[in-house]
Amino acid sequence: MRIATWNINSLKVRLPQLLDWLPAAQPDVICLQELKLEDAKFPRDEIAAAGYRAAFSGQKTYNGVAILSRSEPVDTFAGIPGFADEQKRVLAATIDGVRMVCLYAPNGQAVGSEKYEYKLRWYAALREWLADEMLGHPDLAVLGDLNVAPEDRDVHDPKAWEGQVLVSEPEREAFRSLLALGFKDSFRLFEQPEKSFSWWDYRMLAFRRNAGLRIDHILLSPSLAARCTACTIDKAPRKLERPSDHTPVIAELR
DNA sequence: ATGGCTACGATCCGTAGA
Repeated sequence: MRIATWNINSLKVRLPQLLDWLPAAQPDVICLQELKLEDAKFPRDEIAAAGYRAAFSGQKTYNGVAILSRSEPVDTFAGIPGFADEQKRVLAATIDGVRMVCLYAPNGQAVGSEKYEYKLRWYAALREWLADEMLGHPDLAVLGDLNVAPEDRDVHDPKAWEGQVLVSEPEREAFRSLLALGFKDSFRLFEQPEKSFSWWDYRMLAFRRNAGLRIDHILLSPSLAARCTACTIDKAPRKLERPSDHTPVIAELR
């Protein structure tokens, strides 16, 4: 089973790239973030024609998440139970017996800002929910734009980024609190190239300079981690004309 | 140098992303 995550930064703009990527990458499941469109505008026909079912939770302009899958997604649920939130950032579905949680974590804007506090509250609620979810679903995968670079090696210039949003210690602690539930960062289960990133700023020729961060992740419960044979970042879509600033992350489960 | 791109919805600039 091949599972993937990709923040596509507007499904409307990136739909042609997605439709090219699906047959090339052949994922069984792909979690998408930043759809930036309401559910009525979700391109259900194009996705179906590509051979994928879809569950989605969209909103106009901002946020929005979807799970595309070869098999029918069941028991879909949007949001974090008990955490009232207008922002569509969370979607869960079970596919072929594996519970998938698609996440678009808040950006946090700046350390100490209101949005930063919201991000930490969101993570606290997420942790509580995932702890519960893991009890009922031993085969649990969390995929998405988590908006945290967990370690210095996930940052192109750790000195420049020290203490900044996406990298700050409270955010990293929030990320580690998920690992403390038993999740593995699938990317780090394997030998990886130095300076592997999943996001590059549109500005400053950041991609060409590989000035990026690794903030898109696939976390696997212990039973799934034991089945994982590879995790890779697919940089190809970032090289296209008019790319998303994020690029897909893919994990293989036997 | 705190900028620099990009998407969006409202204009011809502001908000947000990361």
